[in-house]
Amino acid sequence: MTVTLADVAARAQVSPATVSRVLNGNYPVAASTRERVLRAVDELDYVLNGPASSLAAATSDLVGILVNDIADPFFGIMAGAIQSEIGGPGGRAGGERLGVVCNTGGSPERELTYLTLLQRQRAAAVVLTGGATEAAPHQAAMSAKLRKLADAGTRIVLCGRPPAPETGAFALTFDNRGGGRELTEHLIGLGHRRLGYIAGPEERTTTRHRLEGHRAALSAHGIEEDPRWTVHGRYDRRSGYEATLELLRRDPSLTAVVAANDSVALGACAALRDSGLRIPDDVSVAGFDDLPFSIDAVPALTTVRLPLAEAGARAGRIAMGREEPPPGGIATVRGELMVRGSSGVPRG
Amino acid sequence: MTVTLADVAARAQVSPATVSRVLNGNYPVAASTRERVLRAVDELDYVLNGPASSLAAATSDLVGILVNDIADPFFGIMAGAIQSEIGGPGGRAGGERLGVVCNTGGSPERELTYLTLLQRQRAAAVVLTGGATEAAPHQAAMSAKLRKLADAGTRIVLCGRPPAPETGAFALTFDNRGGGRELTEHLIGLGHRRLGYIAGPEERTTTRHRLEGHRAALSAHGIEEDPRWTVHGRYDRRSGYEATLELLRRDPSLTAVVAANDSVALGACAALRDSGLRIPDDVSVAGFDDLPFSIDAVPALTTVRLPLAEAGARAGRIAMGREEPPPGGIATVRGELMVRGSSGVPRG
DNA sequence: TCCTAGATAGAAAGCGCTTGCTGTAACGCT
DNA sequence: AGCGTTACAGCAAGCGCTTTCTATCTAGGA
Repeated sequence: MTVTLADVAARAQVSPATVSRVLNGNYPVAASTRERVLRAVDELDYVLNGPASSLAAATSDLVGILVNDIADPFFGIMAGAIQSEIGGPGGRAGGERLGVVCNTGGSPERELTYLTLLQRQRAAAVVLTGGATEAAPHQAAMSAKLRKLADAGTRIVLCGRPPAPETGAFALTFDNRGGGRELTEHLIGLGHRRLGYIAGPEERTTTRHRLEGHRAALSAHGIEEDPRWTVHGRYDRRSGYEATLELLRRDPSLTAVVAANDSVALGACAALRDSGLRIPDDVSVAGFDDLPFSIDAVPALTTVRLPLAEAGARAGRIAMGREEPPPGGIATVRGELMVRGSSGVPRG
Repeated sequence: MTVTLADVAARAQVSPATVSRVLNGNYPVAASTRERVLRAVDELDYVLNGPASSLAAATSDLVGILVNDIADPFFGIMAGAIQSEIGGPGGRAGGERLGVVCNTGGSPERELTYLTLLQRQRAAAVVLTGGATEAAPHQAAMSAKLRKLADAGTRIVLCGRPPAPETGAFALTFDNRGGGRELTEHLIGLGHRRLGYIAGPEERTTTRHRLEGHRAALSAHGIEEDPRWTVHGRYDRRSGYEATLELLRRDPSLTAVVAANDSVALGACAALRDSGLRIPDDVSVAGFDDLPFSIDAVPALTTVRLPLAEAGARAGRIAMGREEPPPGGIATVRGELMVRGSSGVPRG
């Protein structure tokens, strides 16, 4: 039924070994023979059996990309950039690799399970994007799993995620702390003294780092933070909306709201508007990431731009071994403060 | 070095066959034996060799999801919904399948290459999302490829894409034409008579169908379309911005701009604002898809809501054989007109 | 002209798993 | 007590490819 290597060999009047060598191009084959084989491949419409090939060669051409939320452009942009470097179809890369993105939905268990599945497939490389979960048991499990993958020859790259010591993983880490600090300092510089903060889910590195940056800025300027000023939520618009209403309820005198990311900031803007407050006249708003839609908010969002595409591309290249890993295996990627219309001097 | 089935068998004092059966759970194994095997698996930290398993069983647990642009939430939302039904980790599904999304970037060649790669891997199913390219050669190539995949036992589902006759593919098609028509009729009903249209890339089914719906509405109301009123572009914000400026240049008397999708509409809004025009007082704007950010535009975007998540979930279930395919293999998914602030009665 | 090295091609041994078929023991029935 | 079942477990034959080792042939070199 299905065409096999042997069929091609028969048709080309050569041995299966020769066909394999032509297809893999890692062994000298006479030009005339090669051509004959290629013609047979074409005529029979032969498609290599991936599993058989992977089994025999003990390697596969699968590269996994793990993301927390595929519906979020934050991850979509990174994943797209990574995948384009993985090569896959049309990529710049040589070997045709299958770059596949796996959606963990932010669940630690799914993250682990996907890793196992990729381990099963003997993936050539794995890129993990975005923040990690900080719960100790999960971190330990992840470390063990990553180490095992690395031992099996899978190259591991972390993109926008803190380093995982002793796992053999390369890391391109976003400077979330620095970005958060810069953002809040900008607001403080404008004169704000009462700033609400809508954080992401707890136990996430991204959440913690951005919040730490925010607090560092506050304390550096002698502003004592009121515990009521921080609310945790998910990384989505809805959460931003609700959290903002909560902040307003807790302390109506806030003059600025800093959001965990741009989607949350959008929700915050909506909540403020629905509460009859003007942006930035009554309350300034700031986001994080600078996703494409952020500039279309009205007023445009003040935020921290993260070079998602660049970082993703670099991570992809490192995963493919086409770029030197950073010295020490770790590199920090900085964000850039984008001051736009949503932040202004506080009223009064 | 690596642990194999045989190692587990030895440790559990059973034959490899038994271990395999315990792991696959498709053959009676005594409870005590099963437990012993499972313990051995655990102690040795055994991970199944995917390729070997796929080769022997002549099937794999890979399910491919093809998207045109992974950075676009339109696809991200569908992909996420599909993947969650594919099961994979944490999904409701039983068998652990690896749902992987492949980013074609809208390139026909990449689409084909990904399909070949998935064919190589003997994918269990493939879901293709979003509009298709209409160039005849490519369509023929796609048909042939899909048919071949289907023949090899891969289940094919099209989600948000027109049916592919005689390929054995199931289709969940979006009623882009109907949605486009309804949207434009809404604007006409408000009194608009001069409507600009920003279409997507040419040779795309989605582009053509939405545009046809728009034109059907116009002619149904006796409005003769001026060729200057249509501009083609990409499905992104930037394109919407530029196209809007172009439309304004061609005919400043337009009172409404209909965009190919919400991102384009956002760009259109920005262009209008930058041109000193108010929305909807001077010009009404309408989008398509109703992505999450659309409600946050100011004013909120009038658009056609497509049930992306629902359609994706259903496509995923069909791909997994957990839901009956629609009768005739084809189902049409309708959109819902969402009237919001960006559309109003024309000035004067 | 004979010998050796270089260049290709083939034979065959797996890679690690699945599964049809073959035992074998325990069970229920008459 | 004897026999047909039923319930498990094992054997062994591949699945389709890669790769090491060996064989063959041709081109130089002495």
